[in-house]
Amino acid sequence: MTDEYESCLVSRLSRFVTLTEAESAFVMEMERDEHPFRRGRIVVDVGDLTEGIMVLKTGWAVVKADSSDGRSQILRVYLPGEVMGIAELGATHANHRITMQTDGKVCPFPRNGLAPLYSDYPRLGALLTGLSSLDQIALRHHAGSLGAMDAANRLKFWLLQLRSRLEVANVGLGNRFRVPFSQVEIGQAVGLTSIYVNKLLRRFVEDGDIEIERPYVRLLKRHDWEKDCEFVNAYHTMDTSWFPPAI
Amino acid sequence: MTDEYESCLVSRLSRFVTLTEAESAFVMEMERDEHPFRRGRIVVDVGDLTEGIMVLKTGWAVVKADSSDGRSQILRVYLPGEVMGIAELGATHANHRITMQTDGKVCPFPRNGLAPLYSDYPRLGALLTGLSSLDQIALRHHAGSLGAMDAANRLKFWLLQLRSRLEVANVGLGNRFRVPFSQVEIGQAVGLTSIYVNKLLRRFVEDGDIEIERPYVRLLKRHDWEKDCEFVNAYHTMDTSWFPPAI
DNA sequence: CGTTTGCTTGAAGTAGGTCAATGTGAGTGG
DNA sequence: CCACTCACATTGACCTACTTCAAGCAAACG
Repeated sequence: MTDEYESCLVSRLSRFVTLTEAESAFVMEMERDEHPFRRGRIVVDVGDLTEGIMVLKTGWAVVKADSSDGRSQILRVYLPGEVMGIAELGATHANHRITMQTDGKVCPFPRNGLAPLYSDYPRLGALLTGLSSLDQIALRHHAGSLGAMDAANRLKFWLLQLRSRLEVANVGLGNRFRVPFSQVEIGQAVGLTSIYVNKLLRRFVEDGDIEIERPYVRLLKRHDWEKDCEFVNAYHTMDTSWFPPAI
Repeated sequence: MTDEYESCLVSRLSRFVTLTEAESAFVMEMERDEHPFRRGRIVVDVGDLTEGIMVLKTGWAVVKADSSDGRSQILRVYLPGEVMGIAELGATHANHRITMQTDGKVCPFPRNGLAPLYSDYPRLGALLTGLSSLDQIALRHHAGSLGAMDAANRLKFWLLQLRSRLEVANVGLGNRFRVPFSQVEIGQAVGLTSIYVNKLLRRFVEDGDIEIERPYVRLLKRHDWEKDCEFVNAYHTMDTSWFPPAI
């Protein structure tokens, strides 16, 4: 993560387009100070009114759905640098809960900044739609893995996709990365019991597919895995050719 | 569907905000003629360059993912009146395939209309982001059902959610509606084999939960079902309070 | 140092898949 | 009009991938 920008959102958006002076200035002016959150803290709760979007400056967060029988599920993982809360914009109140998975810092871009953003900086508006669209594609892949793969491939796919997304922020990331999730939580993300997650992980280790030094994982047979689950890396680029010109 | 608008997209967007003269005129000018498609026709293929967004004027369409072993999966169902192709905007080429599930008509809003849309009619841009955000919420619910429910509830949930979404377009829709899918296809949507889908459906019929007169289904115990799968209707409203003013 | 939280492992049960066969209505060509 | 096909629904017998239950351990944490 470069430090040349003061603003998290500017930094995030600059991955996709080169912001103009005016655009940067606007975003920086609207964006509020970063705000530290502890592991486990609820960032957006079910029923909350959406307060705008947020950039996760550091740390990891997750979107959870909890059902009345106490089970909870992880629907989405946010990595450092990603924009949270876009999915919540359209809903009158949040359907899901966003929780910090690790300690981290969040930079809010308030709700009342959105109107001028669309009005005065149309390209930024298009960028938000683009981000939402990428989110959607990722979610489709996730749903696809849940619906069509067996347990082993689901787990492989989930790890591969985490790695790929981490690589976007962290260019040159190898095959070793941090997975700050317990086996219970991994199970909640891939739709398995923690017990079976454990058995699969141990099998992967035995087969020499991965190495585990908690909380780090190294994928030793990444390319085999990518074939196993027909993994396509859909997380690195955005088509910006339909954007309006910058202001 | 009212016929007071000539434009599909105007009609769709008017569900959420009252368009101004200028907005309507712009959309109507950009939108190309409706285009008939036969059942089974591919509307967007994997690898296609996104050509803009489309309104499904009549008929049903689906988003499919097919894996190399010949299996295919249904990730999303588009109902008459819905906007297709928003998820594809951010990708440089389509990851999934959009196919007509029935005969129908599609109104394309070309790619080159998007830039002026964002530049000159910022509220419409926000509306697109809003639509994308609603799509995302629906998809999260779907992924949630795949990851956390057993087969019976997954099937129930899928039917409930179809009904709710049909009701948005078709106010006052009762508990009986058309489901233009074979049991194989239902299986592809809910992540089950057609055989098990059949067994579940027959059991539902036996238990007096539903009536089937192909291709129509009537939900006789809708409210029980909604409790069973903690169904929340997240498909009817959009929060538009963060939108910029209209032009 | 006791308690909690998470990992590990085994044994037993079951939801849902696979395989296989039969039935049925809607075309379609003669 | 019948015969043939084809796509789809139905049903049963069997199988297995995953869950549930249960118990023991290790590390972190007050």
